[in-house]
Amino acid sequence: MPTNKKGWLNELNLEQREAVTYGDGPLLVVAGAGSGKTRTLAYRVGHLISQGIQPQRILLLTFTRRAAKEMLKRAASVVKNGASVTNQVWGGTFHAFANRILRMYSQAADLSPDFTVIDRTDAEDLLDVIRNDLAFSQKASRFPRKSTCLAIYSRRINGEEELETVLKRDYPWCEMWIEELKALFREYVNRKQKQNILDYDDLLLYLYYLLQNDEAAESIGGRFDHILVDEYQDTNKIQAGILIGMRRQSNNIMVVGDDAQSIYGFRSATIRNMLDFPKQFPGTKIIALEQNYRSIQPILDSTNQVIAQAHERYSKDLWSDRKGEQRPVLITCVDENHQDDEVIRLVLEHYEQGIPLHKQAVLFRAASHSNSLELALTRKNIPFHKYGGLRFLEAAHIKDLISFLRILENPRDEIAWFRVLQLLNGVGPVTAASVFDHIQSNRFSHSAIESFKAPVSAKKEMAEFSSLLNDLVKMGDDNTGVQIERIRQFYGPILWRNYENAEPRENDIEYLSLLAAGYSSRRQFLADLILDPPTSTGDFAGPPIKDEDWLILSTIHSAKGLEWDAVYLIHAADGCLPSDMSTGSDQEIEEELRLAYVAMTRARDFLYVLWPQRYYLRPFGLSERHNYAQCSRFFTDEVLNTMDEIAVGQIPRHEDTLTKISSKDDIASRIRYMWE
DNA sequence: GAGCTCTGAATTTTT
DNA sequence: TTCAGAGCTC
Repeated sequence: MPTNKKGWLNELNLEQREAVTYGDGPLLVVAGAGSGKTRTLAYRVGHLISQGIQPQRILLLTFTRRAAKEMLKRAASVVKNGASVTNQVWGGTFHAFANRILRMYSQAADLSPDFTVIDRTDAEDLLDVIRNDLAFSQKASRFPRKSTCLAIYSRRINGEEELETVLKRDYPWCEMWIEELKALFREYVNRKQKQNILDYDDLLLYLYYLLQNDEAAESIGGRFDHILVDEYQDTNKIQAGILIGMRRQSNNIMVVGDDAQSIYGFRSATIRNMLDFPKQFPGTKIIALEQNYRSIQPILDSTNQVIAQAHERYSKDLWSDRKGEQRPVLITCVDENHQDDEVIRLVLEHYEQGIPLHKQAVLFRAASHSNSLELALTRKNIPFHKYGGLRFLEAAHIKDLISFLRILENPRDEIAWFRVLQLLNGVGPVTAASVFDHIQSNRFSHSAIESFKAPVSAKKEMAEFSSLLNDLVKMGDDNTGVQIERIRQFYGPILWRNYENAEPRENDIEYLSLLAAGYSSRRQFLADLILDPPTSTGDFAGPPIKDEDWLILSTIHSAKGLEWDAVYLIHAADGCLPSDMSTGSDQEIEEELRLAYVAMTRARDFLYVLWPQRYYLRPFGLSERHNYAQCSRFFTDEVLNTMDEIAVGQIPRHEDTLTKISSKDDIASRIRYMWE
């Protein structure tokens, strides 16, 4: 739809308009929370297109695919022919972009175009196998766990640092293992290459190295007249290197970020990228967006006080002309049950006042922090979607099913073969290994499985498996949905015999097959599943969703870039926020502070911060121990001066922290609470 | 060699 | 309460 250009430019303030209409050359936009960053990026895309730039020559890199979609949708509203044009823009995450380019340039990148991408758990399992092969796990003193190994490896790659440096600073207790780790990583790289698989880091790394080649850099970078990058504060060094590689001939690049919202340090993200940007791209124009359009001023008064505690800081305080009376509220609860009840009470109260559930969100530091609230919501029949935490993909049955597809896609994928083979009755690690050897010596032909001489106990299911593979190979690689149906026939009984709670798992697989039906290529389906997995538990709740309104529960990390009318930050207690796991260094604590800041700045009109004084500890069984918590250290007197404070439930006498109280005491007080 | 059972350990954030 | 690994039995 042709839109009046003047009309939409008038929606922008001076700085936003300057950024949107800026001409050629590098541009750094420092955009505070809620300062209209999405709108600015979206309209810049629209502006470029209306200036005659071809949409397929624009690259928009975002943090999630959801964000890219949202921006392109908004861009569509201001260009002629709308979505049909903006759909041609290259949009997505760095990883998804790398995946696409690497398949196009696979020869130059020294890859086979049918490579498969593995997720974190697969990468960990592969490391674990190698660790055992190299006999590191049997050494006298304990070798780092597989997840630690992967984290070290990943840091070394993404931070572009020497292994020695990484170990010394972040993993001093692993320093003694440096030689073993080197050998482990060497072999890890070896096996990945042999098996034609890439992990998340490889996607970036291969693209980075590909871009070191002048010809490739020219060809890839030459595809784009303009590159735009969102959330630049959460990119790491290798990602910055990729951008530099792509901008050799042209320096048309715009990055947008906010150093106060950098929360991905654990993934080697560094705000240095923002600070160094003008050096890396000489002639950079810097524009700051400081007017907040999201929150009412009383909320900003609080959040400004929170972020004022940061030692390293570059942007200024935010201001808003959205008036409003209600100050943020700090609610001290006796325990988690009170916290749940209070959240539910407030949510319903606001709902009655006209704020639908999906415009309200409960935020927390760790996915498990909402467990008890989820139970309470379910009891009260309040629908919700949860974002973040345990991924769909990591569930055992989903991995099983995907492994079948992976074998078809890439028969060199040893992890997938092992996983599938060991599902068969009578097949364990040893038989699985000899099957794989057999396949390998038959040039990875799927049909070779027929000629494998299986032990008697495994014969029956091996034969069935062989005919399954036969059928699947015949189907070709389009119609993934049909393939999954065929796999289900085979896998169904296995699912019921291997897992206790088969029914919900079957629903998940149903959902997976529904997802697959939307794809014409298996390769694309697999790649998307790994690079942009379903994020919300509500997405796969089995039968089609009946409720059209639901409450949002989300980890703070997954809430990035979003906003709601009412926000409830729960478990704002020391130990949860900041998390006990990340109070080791000042930098870590500072990142936790920014997390609190990100959470609070999601709120438009109402902000509640809740924390329970008492935690029940249930490490196992029904032990009734509990201990006392302190309110999060980030809520200093200066912050509290900008908030209202209330208490819920009966506040117990102030006793020593970490007191253990006998169960008798506890039951008595719980019974009393029933009447409050 | 497969597969069951028992024991012990563990609970951050994500492409 | 769930999950992974060690050890034991068939």
